Amino acid sequence: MGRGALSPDTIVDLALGLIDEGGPAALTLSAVAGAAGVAPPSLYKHVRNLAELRALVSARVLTEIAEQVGEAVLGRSGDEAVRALMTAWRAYVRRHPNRYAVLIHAPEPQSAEAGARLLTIASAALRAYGMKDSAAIHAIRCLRAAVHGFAVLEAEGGFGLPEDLNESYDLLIHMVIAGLHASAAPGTKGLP
Amino acid sequence: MGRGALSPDTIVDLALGLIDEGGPAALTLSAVAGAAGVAPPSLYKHVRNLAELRALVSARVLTEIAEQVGEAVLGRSGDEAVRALMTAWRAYVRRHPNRYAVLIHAPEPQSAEAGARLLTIASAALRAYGMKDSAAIHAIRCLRAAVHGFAVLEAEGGFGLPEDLNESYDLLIHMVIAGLHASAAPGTKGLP
DNA sequence: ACTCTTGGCTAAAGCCCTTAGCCTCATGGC
DNA sequence: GCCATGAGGCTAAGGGCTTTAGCCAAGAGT
Repeated sequence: MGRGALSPDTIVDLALGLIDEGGPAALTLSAVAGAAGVAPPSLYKHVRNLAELRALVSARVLTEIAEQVGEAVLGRSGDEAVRALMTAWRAYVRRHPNRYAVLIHAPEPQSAEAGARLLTIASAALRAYGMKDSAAIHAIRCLRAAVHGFAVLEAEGGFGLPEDLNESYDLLIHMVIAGLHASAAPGTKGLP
Repeated sequence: MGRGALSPDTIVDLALGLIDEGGPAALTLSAVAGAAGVAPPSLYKHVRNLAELRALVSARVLTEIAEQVGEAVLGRSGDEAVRALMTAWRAYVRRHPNRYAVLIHAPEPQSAEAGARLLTIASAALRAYGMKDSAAIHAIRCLRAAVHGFAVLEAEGGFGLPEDLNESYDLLIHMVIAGLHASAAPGTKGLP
């Protein structure tokens, strides 16, 4: 890699590669430096420290999720939107299980934008249920909790039994949708 | 601490103390040794290595959760049991937020027993919905995903907005219960 | 052509885990 | 009562990681 070819962005690229094969523990500055063909201290010219690199990686992952989920939800509404959102989210996690384990949830500036974007997407998906303001926020939190919980458990191999996970997730999607209907503003349906 | 006062159990106790104040990153063999008044290598007489200590801690936390959840569910059934289960689970996580972050989900022998116990408890709680075999397993997975997702996000401070978290969790409980009814065997109610 | 910033380097300190090998006490059999 | 034995401590040491300090070269701009 020629001089000056290194940037925070390319460093995050390399970091994601290491995480994909080797899990979260494989993300070390030494390893990233090795992959970049550079001595470890050189990385400090581009990144403050390991914690910041983790935050940057986290932000990148969240951004990718937001992209894919946003694309999936585009043009749908109501139940269909919820299904698309949940399906796309899980699809990302299945494609990159290790990445999901490095996500940091504590509010950091780096990920704020991606988080806000996801919030917007989810809000749009739930609009058809006619919830307003805080009702929508509570509903989005529940949606997020369900998706996140399933994703974490699946990514970390927490489901031991042989039962088909797709069926379980289908059920979860149905449960969420049923729950949204049950708590939606009266007189609204999932598909207006 | 007198000679021979150290055992895997007391080491896990000390480890939990460190985690409670200081987060998951505070769990190091050096720190545990310091808390035990012992040189770090001495710990290896009781514990194979850091990975095993983590597994032991994880098993202990899971066992405590199983105890508290089991106690809460005792004597209830149907919707009430589900509500009690979810409430007790979250209560534990709120009491010890840092502990929840050290949980390992990959199947390890240490935690298998506690996991099986929790599965039994959940199965009993869902019995009133009249699901059998794999239907029950899928339902339990959804319940677990919802609880776990909310717990993780709350413990890690993932919910940024000021809206009341108790309300959100109430909604989640209602959503789960609604979903269980929607997917329950026909002709059954939450409270038989 | 000269300068100055940028981005690399080596050296080194400090923390952590882990292994190896020793020593000391308490216990149990004789 | 005595000694062997093993459990449970210890120090020493190695290797990996992060991070700081300080140096040096390459290249862009004037």
